[in-house]
Amino acid sequence: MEYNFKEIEQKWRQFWEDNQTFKTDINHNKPKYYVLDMFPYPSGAGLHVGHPLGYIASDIIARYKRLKGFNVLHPMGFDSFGLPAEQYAIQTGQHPAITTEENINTYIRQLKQIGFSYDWSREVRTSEPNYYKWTQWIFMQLFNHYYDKNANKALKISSLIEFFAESGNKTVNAVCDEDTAIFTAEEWNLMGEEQQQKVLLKYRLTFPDESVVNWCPGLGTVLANDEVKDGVSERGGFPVEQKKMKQWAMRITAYADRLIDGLNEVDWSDALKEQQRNWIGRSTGASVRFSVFDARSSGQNSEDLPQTSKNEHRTSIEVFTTRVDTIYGVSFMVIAPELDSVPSLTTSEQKEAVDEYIKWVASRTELDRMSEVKKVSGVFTGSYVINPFNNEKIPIYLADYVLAGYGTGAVMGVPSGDQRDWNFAKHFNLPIVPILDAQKDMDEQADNTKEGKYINSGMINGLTYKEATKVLTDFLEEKGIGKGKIQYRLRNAVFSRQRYWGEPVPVYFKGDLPYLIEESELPLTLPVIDKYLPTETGEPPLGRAEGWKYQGEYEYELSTMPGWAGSSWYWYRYMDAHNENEIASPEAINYWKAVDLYIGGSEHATGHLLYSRFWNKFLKDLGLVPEEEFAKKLINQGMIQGRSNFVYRLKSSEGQGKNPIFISYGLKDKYEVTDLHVDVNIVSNEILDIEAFRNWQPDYKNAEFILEETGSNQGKYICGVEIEKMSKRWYNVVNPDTLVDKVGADTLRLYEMFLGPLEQAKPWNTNGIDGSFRFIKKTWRLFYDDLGNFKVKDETPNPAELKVLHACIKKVEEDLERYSFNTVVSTLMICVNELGALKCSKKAILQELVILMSPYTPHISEELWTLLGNKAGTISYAQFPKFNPVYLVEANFEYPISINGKVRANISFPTDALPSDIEAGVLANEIVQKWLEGKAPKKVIVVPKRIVNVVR
RNA sequence: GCCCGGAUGGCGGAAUUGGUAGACGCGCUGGUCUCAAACACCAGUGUCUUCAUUGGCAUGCCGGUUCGACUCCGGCUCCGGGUACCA
Repeated sequence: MEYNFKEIEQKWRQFWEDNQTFKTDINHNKPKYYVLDMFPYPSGAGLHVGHPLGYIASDIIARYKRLKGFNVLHPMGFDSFGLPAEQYAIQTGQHPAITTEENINTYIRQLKQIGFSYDWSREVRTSEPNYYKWTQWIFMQLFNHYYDKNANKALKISSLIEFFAESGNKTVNAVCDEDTAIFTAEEWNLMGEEQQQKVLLKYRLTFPDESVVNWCPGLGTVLANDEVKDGVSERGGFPVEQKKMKQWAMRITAYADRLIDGLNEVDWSDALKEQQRNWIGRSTGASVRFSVFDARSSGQNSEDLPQTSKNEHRTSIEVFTTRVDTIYGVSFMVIAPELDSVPSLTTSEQKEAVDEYIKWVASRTELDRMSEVKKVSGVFTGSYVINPFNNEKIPIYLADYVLAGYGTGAVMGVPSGDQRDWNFAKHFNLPIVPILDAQKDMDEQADNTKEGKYINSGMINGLTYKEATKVLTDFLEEKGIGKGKIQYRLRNAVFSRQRYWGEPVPVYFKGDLPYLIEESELPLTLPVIDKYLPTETGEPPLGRAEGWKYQGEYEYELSTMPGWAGSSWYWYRYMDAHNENEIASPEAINYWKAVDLYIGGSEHATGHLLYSRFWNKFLKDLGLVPEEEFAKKLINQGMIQGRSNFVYRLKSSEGQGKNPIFISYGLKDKYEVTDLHVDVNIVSNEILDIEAFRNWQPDYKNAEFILEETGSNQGKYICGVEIEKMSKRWYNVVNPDTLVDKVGADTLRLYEMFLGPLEQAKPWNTNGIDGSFRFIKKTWRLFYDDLGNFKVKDETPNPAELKVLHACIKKVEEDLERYSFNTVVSTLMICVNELGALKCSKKAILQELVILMSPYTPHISEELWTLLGNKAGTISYAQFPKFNPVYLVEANFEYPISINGKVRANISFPTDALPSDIEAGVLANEIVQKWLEGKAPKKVIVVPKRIVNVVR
């Protein structure tokens, strides 16, 4: 009987389906374990061979943990809102829901084929109203909460309202907009409803915010920072520009400290944690307020005054600096051209130049700006500020190297201590004042070191960096013109997208003010629209929905939520996927708690993984979830890159009607050739299947080939290789369906794990898959002889066989516990090879081998399990074999050798060479004496028997 | 520029705590089976030297610590990822 994977895999897929084998329920008698994959966006291309890599690993852990007696939650779902389905809708008019549904069906079929042990009854789809109802509900909670710094958590906005009514906001220590004014209880109570609501928006954790955002005209929507790569949109690669717009924002900055601190308690890779820390970018420094030089009071010509300054000119500019110690070196101030205060700081003489500069800055895209980083540009505003430490008059410039979005959008320029400031000063001929005695060559470049004593620095002359910083900060605080401050790079997250295919925001507007719809009216479902494009007046697509008004009267919010909304809490929905009254029942949440193992790509480091941590912390503040961090352990599987093959067409054979001639790789340099991609599926070990190639494309039907002339590949056509992204147009996409059809799902699973360490990025290469297939066939032969007779006997195993088995058990268990998936495959292969060599077909051995293999090769393992007479479909519950060390007799005993009281060496002997410890000690001594001859040690002591080093 | 990884045979990779470097697989070579091929099986396979034994050299480069270094330390080179006028 042949190993017939098609039949076997089909049979067990059906069995699992019929018996709902992987359905999981709460079970308080078992420890729980939650293994989660990052759910995919169901794209139209279906799964390629890279997708399942992480899923296979997580499935192995899920199956392993079940074998160890855990109650395992292992779900799968779909992040089904997103741009591609909507882009497709724009082109074809097909509703994105239909496209999405079709794609999901393909995904499910492919996933089931590979034999994942998901509990499909818990599947979630973020684009289903019964799911996004709860995404909207969480949004409403964010709107209804503010962040209290004293309690260090989110609290109800209603309690803030009560507090305002009683004591105003002066003593409130909460995260709010920088420009929030102080008011008393009396003033609060005198405010109208509208005024009060406006104030509250400054505190709410989600709020409409007028800010500089990444606007992508190509996609017609704003994007978050993590959705922009190198100045273009991550999806589609369209240019992105900076634009000031009113958008929903999430006050993620309120959680900045907790997001940094929480990283210490999770088992994630250092690289990823570091990436998040950098993204949050906590920097310690000080804020300093510079008062604007008032020309009137100093008796200057009033024509010089800023034009709009009559009533509302700014009296001071605040900057943030990490180097307050350099304050005496300030020779100019730079502010971002986008700031509101620019006009009020511009004098009439400079107005023309300033306007021109602002226009120029606005005309540049992110990409332009980034590529011209080195170029100095800027313009003088005509105004000055006063350095509070030495009362010097300092000119204010505009320059686009200062970002409106970071700090206050204003920077003090210290050319001696900062290279960019130095460049700027050189360009505009501003003074460069050395402030440390160690600074000499100010003509060449800035010196940002903190070594030496201060000079030219008033009150800090002669002090060191540490002393100076303290003196200055104290002075600032005493005078009330500044203070020590912690600044974050992290911005509040933009939460609107001007697109159709996303969660509607459950908000309507009365005039300018947003109000939440009633909770009982959730979900607010997507309305039907005629076209998936912005309206003629430039409103988002939802503006097309006819009669879509709250209570028939008020405008709904027309933008939708961003892609990360639905994915920021989905792991809770799996716990209780069909709950209609809550995100999930408290019972379920308190049982499953948090994700024990999360597997997915590192590309989500500063997006999904950060937002999810943020929402999780918020949900914890609400008392809805028990854990501060949602994923205890995270593994980033490496990306699978494409591996393209090339053929080389002779240039003279190109053109209409000519017979194409192809030159083999080894000879191509002798001819003029064109490199052409060839379908990797008709190339094996770089050898082209010529027949298949001729049939591949009609043009090649009569192709001729110049083959290798020498070496082991003589007479073959060899293709070239390059590593590229997996993409249809390079013909390098390897589809799991094809492989499952050729060698079966078990082989595919085994092979993907065998490729190398999970975390490592690697090109896909089907070359070695035969080895995995062979391993499975060898396993099969332990059960059947050449004639197809079942040969397993119920006999007592001998020590040699037990030794092979137990060595395998030990290694498999150790490696799985440290997530070393590839070495497990090697171990299993060794075990099968050795059992084959021993001609071992004993039931006691084989049934344990089958269990060891089952996480990797579920289908054939289930089949063999039944063949061994065990009940069908039951390799599940606490059956992982026990490691029995008795049979690991062949060990090395190690002898540490001391010379002059210090352990200098270890010598080890296999036990079978050692009749006794004493003899071993003597032997070791003799060897050491010989070995050390000439080195003349005073005394050599051998301490017998220490450690047992297990060898196979 | 800054931060984080990595570099081991022809190839993918192993070596878990400083202790036999190259497990396992691919490929290749030879053999068995076959009329022949494919499949399968068996053996060999870092490199130099040698008929062979043996021996020398080998984990990107230079140096250090150690009885002993792929592993630890210092200094480079190259590759990959992240991030960027972040004040």
